[in-house]
Amino acid sequence: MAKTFYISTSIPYVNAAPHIGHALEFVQADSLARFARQYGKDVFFLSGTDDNALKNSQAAEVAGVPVKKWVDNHSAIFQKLLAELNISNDDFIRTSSEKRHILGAQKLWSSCRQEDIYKKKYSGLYCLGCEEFKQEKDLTDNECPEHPGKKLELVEEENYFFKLSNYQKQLEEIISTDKLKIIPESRKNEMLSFIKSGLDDFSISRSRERAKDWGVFVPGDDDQIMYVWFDALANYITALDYADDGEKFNKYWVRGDEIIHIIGKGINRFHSIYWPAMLLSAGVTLPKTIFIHGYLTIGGQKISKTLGNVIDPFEVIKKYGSDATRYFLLRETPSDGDGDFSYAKFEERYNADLANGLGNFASRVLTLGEKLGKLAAVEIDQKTADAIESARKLVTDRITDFKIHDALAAIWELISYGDKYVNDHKPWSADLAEVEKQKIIFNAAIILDNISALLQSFLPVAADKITSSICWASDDILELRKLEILFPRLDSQNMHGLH
RNA sequence: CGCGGGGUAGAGCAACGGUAGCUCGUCUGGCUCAUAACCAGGAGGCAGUGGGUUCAACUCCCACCCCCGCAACCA
Repeated sequence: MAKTFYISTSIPYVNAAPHIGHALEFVQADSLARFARQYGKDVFFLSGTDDNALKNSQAAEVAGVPVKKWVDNHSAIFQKLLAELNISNDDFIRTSSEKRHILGAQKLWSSCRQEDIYKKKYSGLYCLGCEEFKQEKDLTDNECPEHPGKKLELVEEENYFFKLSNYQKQLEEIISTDKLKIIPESRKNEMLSFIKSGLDDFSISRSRERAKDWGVFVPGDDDQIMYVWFDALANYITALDYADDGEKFNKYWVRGDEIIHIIGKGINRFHSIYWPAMLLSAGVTLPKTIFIHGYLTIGGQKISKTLGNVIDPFEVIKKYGSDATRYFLLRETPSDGDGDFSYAKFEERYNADLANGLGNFASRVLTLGEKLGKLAAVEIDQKTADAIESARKLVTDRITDFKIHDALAAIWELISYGDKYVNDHKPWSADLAEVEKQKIIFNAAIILDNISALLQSFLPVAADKITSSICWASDDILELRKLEILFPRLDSQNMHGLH
């Protein structure tokens, strides 16, 4: 039986439209999922939206739109982005309005050990304007900076708490022994030192009033709504029909061979500490791997609505295409670190790697091939065979290590080898016999075919086009067909202008 | 205060106790099949600063300086 491979993106909250940073995570997860499929694994790839976050209701209110309508609209935009980026997710879960999720989240809650969930009175200064509790340090002159003049109220509320402290030792053991792999290492160390500094219990509910009736009810207590993280994290199993102990849940999670969450660095703590603790308490299998990617800056600056430097991924896709967008995000950003987006860098990469590199190589090989007509299969040069083999191995190794950017670099080395091969052998030369030319082009075609196969997980559209223009007319006759320009070179006319 | 990351050719990055490499850009030559693409070669770095250890440091140690995160919008 094929090994199972479960991978999830985080579920973003939908208080606003997605920006380019969301696209990064989707594309990374997608290439890992596609790669696993290509290697015959039984893949389940999940994405979704966190509809229940308080920020959603706040945003809806500011816009004067009912929450449900707001989250419906915005969740749809995220789904549209997935489609435009060619993300191959098998399912998409929404934490509101989906029975499987609501029942599942409640089941998870109820399954937690009784002694891990307790009620505690909490009192704090509540800002009616922000509708949230404020810490002393957040205040200026005892007033909320956002709502000066509005009096803060001392609110006392009873909430449920999760006894995280019960799991301190266990979590430390699981993480330090890599039973739960946290990648990269620096993120693992971060979590270990966080654990060592002592784990505080955390609130897992809020009053219905404060949550404005939006969210998942705490089972058996209609006055309380689950803290959004309890609810949101549960999506990873509720989507698999955890509520019904469904087949998918058993196959991909309980008996799953690989279970990966891919997330941004800002939510590592929730995934590496809270989530495993909740699962331990509920007696549910843990995920195996948490992969943490970095953040994107825009021209060296943090993404910020205030600065107005948010990049709309739809615009990028529209201008350069989905493959180019995927390529830039995957190649320019070290997959386990931060990256930077700018149109200047984007276009530089585009021209150098996609137009001049991949596109041009495909074009020259296919054009030469079409002119020659049928190509008889011949033995591949040893050097060429080695180059292909080495590229394959490098790509596999690097993907296994979550080094997506390095995997792509290995593919481009093969492209470069191909260019050199063609240059060195000069298949256009008049001195060469037809048979010789055919041999050379056949070798080049095999290189191209392998490049295309390796690109499948990363640039699916281009890879399909290349593959479909390399055809076996019979077992030992290859025919190449010229291809439209894959990535038109950008010149000053159609460059982005302002860099 | 503190914590974490970082300061290496024009830009982005890498490696290593003992000739400092890669990609992009740039210059020159070659080629002309290909998207003015491709191939080859060159120029370009006193390695943030100051000390120390060592036969030898960019690489180890110490001090200092600077940048970026760790408060908000924000993955």
